[in-house]
Amino acid sequence: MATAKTAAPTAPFDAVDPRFDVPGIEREVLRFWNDQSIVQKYLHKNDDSPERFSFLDGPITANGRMGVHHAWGRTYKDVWQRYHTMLGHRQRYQNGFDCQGLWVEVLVERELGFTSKRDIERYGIAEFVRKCKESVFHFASIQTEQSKRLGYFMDWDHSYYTLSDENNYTIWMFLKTCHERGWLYKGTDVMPWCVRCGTGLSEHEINTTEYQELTHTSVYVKFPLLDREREFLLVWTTTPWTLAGNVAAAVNTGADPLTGEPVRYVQARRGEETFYLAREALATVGGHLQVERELSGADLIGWRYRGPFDELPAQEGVEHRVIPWDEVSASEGTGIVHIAPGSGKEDFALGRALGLPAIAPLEEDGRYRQGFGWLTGSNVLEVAAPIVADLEQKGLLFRAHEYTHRYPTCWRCQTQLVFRLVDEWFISMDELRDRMMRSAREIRWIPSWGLDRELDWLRNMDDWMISKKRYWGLALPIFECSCGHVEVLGGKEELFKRAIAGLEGLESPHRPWLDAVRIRCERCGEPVARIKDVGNPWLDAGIVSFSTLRYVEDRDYWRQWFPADFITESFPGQFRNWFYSLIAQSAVLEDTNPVQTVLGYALLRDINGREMHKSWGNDIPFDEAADGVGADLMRWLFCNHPVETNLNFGYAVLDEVKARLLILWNTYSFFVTYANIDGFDSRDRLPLNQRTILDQWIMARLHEVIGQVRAGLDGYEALPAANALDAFIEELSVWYVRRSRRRFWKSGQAAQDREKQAAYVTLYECLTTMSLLLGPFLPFVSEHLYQNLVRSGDEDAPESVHLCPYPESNPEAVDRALLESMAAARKVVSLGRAARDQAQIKVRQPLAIMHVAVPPGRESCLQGELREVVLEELNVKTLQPVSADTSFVDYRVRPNLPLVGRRFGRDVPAVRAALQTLDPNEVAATVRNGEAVVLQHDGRTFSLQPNEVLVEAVRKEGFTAAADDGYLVALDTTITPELHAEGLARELARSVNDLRKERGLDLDQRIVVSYAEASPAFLDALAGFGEWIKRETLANDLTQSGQGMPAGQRLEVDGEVIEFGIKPADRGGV
RNA sequence: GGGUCUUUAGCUCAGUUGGUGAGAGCGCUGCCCUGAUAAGGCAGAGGUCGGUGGUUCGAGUCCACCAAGACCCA
Repeated sequence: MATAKTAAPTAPFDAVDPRFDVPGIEREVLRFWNDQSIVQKYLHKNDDSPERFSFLDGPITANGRMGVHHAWGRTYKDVWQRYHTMLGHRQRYQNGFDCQGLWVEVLVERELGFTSKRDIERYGIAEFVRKCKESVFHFASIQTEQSKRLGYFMDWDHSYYTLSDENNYTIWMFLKTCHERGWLYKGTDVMPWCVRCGTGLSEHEINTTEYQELTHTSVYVKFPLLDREREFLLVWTTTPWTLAGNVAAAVNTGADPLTGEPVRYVQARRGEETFYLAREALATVGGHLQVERELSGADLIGWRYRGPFDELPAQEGVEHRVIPWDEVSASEGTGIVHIAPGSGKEDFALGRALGLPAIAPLEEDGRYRQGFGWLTGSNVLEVAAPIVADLEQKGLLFRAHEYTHRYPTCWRCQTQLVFRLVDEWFISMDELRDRMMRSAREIRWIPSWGLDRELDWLRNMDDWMISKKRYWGLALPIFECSCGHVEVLGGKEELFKRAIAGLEGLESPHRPWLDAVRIRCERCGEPVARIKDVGNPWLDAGIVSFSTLRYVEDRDYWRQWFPADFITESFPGQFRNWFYSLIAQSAVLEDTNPVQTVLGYALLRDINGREMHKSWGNDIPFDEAADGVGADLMRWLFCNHPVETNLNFGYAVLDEVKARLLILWNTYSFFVTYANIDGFDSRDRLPLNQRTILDQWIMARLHEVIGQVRAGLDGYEALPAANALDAFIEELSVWYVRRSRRRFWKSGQAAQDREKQAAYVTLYECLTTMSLLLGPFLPFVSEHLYQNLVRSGDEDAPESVHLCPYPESNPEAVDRALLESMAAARKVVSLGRAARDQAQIKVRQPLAIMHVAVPPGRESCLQGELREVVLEELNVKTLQPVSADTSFVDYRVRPNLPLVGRRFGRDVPAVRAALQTLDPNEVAATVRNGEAVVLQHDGRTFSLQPNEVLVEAVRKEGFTAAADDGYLVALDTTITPELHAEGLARELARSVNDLRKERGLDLDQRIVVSYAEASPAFLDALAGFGEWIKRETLANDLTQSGQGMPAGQRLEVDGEVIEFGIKPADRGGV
């Protein structure tokens, strides 16, 4: 116990709050960073460094508050940037905000109470666009503050915004390049369309999560055959609204694509009417049809029929025929498919191939256009019932029924999508696909299967639809003249050069201002306006590896930072979004990969694995988590989680995280407590070879850990790095400090006691190094540790842990032999504890002797200082290494299969059987002597080398022993009266110290212990170990009670009783 | 229907180039230790390693097929 308060100077370190209030620490650290401009100093620390690390931030959508799932990715972003800062690498630290697109429009529309595009037009596009900008800046500023709260160090004053002129004009350049290469084209296609938003959705936007279970009225419809009285084709559709655009009916003339079986058709009769349909469909169609004959699909080809809406003007001149299509399946519907090329994607492709007309029934807002008779003006989503009634009335309805299926909906407003014939702009994938796949292969994907996912997407990707009939977004710089000539402007300069009107009042390169611009057609000289469409928002995000790196205005700068070393985003979704657009744009502009390494992580879920939704009440807002439990705990959780596994996030999990870090905190608290009592000077040093074996061991571990952490981070793997740190935290506490404690308690000044000095110096080095190692992971807690441990005593040290260099591992300090010996010693200790448990003898009861066997080559763990460590931990007086043939041990032998298997192959069973027949103790002796073991089996002879036989000590029955892995510990359980007395002395000391703690006495408060009744055994203990007890309890005196001396505490051990009491000594002096 | 991934203890997950009795954390039970510790240690309960077949002397691990689930595509 430390006694030397008299010698202690003022306490060098601030006392540690044992509660480990993480949010409290974080608030303090944030204040410190702010007051001392630490972030600014961090951002410019490596300005002159020749080495650089190029991180590229995937822009966060600025349309709401940051959630805990954002914190996951931002933690990784911060970890690697901080790490590289500590490595001395120059960086850009640029955060990005994604600003343009429908999600912002929808937000503003909701805010203004709008329900359609007409509302926006009435309100004014300019004002609407200004509102969108406002909204983006609003949320960007909130997200910035939240990110700071996470401890994310970025150059927040220089974040990029995808709405910037720079970003938009760089995309122009990209589009112009596409145009020059002939990859940009206007196409007519049938696309998924949201009638509420009044715009098409690109392939990238149709996400299965937006598929919903919807119920639609589906109909079996009769198509009357021409020239065949009362005969009908029977078709089925779940979208009756498309019937008005019907131009053909398709049958399969070959094998069913689903079953592989040939599709057979039947002619079937009901009453006066005859129907044609697939044989397989008879059961599902119902209606008591009598089959009259079978026929093949080919028999039906070319038959003409009357369409269900032939009376409409739009149908005029259309000749309806039966056509072949190998995608027709008989297992759904009737095996005859209604084809409306203006209302279905596949229909359109088929129609184009066969030269069928495409009748487009819908306006942008989902109303039927002119030419559709009574339907004209009706909303497509509301016509199912009237159409059924109309068919019924025309005698064309066979049957209608409700049908539930998964159906796509708009990802923003949940309105169900329809398929609509549109003119949109596309980037052709024909020549780009290969380039992109090549580029994807150049990238290191973590996890590695990311590449397969990206390649799969690229293989199947259709041409990229980049236009959108909306307001807030990239103004596509496409000028299409009525003469048919198309020009694409490549940037601001070109815009100003070519514009002949409309530049005045250009607020930003957006609608509506650019809509007013006119250029002169190169071909016919007429003024030309821009097409009205805006761009796909992924163009905005994908260009950032050029736009933010000044590709246009400073190519040298761009070359320095491109390709980025590292990006990290959530995997699901980004394969077709950011990763896709990033790769696409760099494939077009430079035919190369935009990044070197992509780290992907999975999804964040609630504690039960469900998605988090505010409306489900299982949502944990970032601010709540940060202020409630602390950002560092979240960060540590993210770093300790495998990236490819979904993370079930919740307070219970964060409590576990805190429990792990609490071990570090307690170690720190322990250190500070005693360092303050002893007046430890942080400038003290002591060469490693003058320290104890425990010190040398933990230093070896420390350097091993530094190596592991660096290797993990260098490979963009946080988990192994965090695991190494976590393991060290635990070993430092439960083994190093536990076994070193008495050195910290020793009286006398540290400087005069080398062992004590060694303990302080070593623990100090471990804790300060940990503060640096943890810096990237736990920016707050590490800063707190650093400030109190390092800065408090060293004015010359860097001002913040985040301005320090990262620790370097000294390979020579990693003493492998020592690490192994200590592991062996700990194994022996573990078995010793198990043996004590088995014998029901507490550790406090000293024992005289233990017998220990260890595997060959591990004997060093029982020698020298390690032997003392083991004995002290197990409270045993002596240790007897067990040699061969001892009465405590039996041996078990078995073949060392990796070696034996390789050499003997199919003879392994024979070798094994032969080995079983020998006396294991004799085999063990043979092996120990380094001789070969000769085996006989079925008249064959095998010879095993010593290393091909594994020898294990096992306990013999009847001894208190525990064995495992070739280690064995046997205890001599004889307790002599002397040992008993010593045990009782320990019990008493422990009890007194409990009482000290209960009374809240200072750790260095001296006391007087008094005792009353005591059974004889306790009196023996007092007589034999009185001085020892006084030392252990910091007692000046140990007397019988009476004369105001307290008693009253009763201690009973195995029937022995003592009553005692304590009180503080009058003065601190000895 | 296709692609990628997952399936190991009540829960969350490790299991390295195939090597014999299958692990950790959390939770549960008992005991121990604890003068920093809301910590820690020892032991116990709890598993047909999704299923079937194959390769092999030997399969949680490799192969094939099947099943369930996740994400993506059609």
